[in-house]
Amino acid sequence: MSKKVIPADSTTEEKIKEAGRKVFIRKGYAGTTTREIADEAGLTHALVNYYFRSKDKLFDIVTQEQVAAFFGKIYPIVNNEDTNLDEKVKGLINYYTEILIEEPGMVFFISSEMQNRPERIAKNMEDNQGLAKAVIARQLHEARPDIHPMQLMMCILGMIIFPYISRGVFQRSMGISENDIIKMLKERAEFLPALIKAMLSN
Amino acid sequence: MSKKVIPADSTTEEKIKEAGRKVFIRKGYAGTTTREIADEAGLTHALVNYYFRSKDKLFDIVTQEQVAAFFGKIYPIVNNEDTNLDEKVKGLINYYTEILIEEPGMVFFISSEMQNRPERIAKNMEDNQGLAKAVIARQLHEARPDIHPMQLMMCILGMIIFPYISRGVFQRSMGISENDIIKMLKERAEFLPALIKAMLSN
DNA sequence: GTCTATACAAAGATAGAC
DNA sequence: GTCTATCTTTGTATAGAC
Repeated sequence: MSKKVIPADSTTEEKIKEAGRKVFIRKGYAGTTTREIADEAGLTHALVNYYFRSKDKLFDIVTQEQVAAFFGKIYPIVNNEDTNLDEKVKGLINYYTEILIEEPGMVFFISSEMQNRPERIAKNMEDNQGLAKAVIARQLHEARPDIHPMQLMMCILGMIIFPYISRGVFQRSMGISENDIIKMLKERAEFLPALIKAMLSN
Repeated sequence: MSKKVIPADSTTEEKIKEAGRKVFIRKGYAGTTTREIADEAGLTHALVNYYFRSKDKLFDIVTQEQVAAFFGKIYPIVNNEDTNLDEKVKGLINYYTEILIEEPGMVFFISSEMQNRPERIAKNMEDNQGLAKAVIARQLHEARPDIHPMQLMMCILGMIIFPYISRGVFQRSMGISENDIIKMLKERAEFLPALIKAMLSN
């Protein structure tokens, strides 16, 4: 997942969407003005409304695309019949470690969306068969029949994703640099599988 | 931590702050207008600025209070010399289970603040001796000397807090009711200590 | 000090010219 | 499809009554 660059020959609509993504990630919804988005794209602010109806709609689309990118690749992982639980956990960890270090702004969109419009994420999941009926759910049930598989999923995802939500706090309260916290997050990907395995062993 | 009710004889300033808290929780920062806050409080919108200088400042104060409430009670838990690790984990779980079920809107403020202004939360922690030097950090190090205590804290907090960030998604994707998800969250408080213990046992 | 009425500027949205 | 002018909403500031 590489950072998007706006091609010089892209359409106006694409320019605006990319400019919107940039500025929204940098300044958040409230801190962004449509005029600034237009400036970033080299156009007048009226065009933001012309193409996207409203600032809100544009934000919606940007968010929706971030969500789709965030979840898109996990379905093949959790639904793979040929991998065992440990391999799936490693797959999830590696994927999220990579994408969330490369696109730190993304986790903000995801956690906001999970709380503001959970139905949209739930729908995205259902369209991809979801987690409840995924192969990983069956494997989790086999490992720990005493605990609901979705409870275990919350544990696993919490351990993987929460550090990216709280990384700023930990970085500052430990008094370390941006690079050091990234190093910790990468180290984390190494030992997490073993910790999760220990947790799941009955 | 019971829901605040605005007493009829409270001051104008308190009325505005409570109205602001209500509307901000319901509609978020961008979705809230100062005029609506004033309506909710039964006053004219100019008073929001008179008492709080700006919408931003009011939001700041509301958020800061939510953060203080969220973290305030954990310091005595994690710094208690007389409890062992397992008891501390149970203390954290019980506290967060209680407060986050009773005030579901709080987790939104916390996760936003962790990402938007992590330095404020870090400062709040430092003022209370923080996590890195807390008794719990020492005990985590004794349990798993091979892994940085803060890494383990991220695991524990992730398992406890992440479900409240993602509850809406899980509720919908499992097709269950509000009450059912709350039941799951309460059940969770029962078995989490054992799972965490298993994870920490070397 | 508290509050009302009002003014003003910034920003989202829209109509109409080109 | 693009841009300018304009309208409306909303955050902010202030003058003046009490």
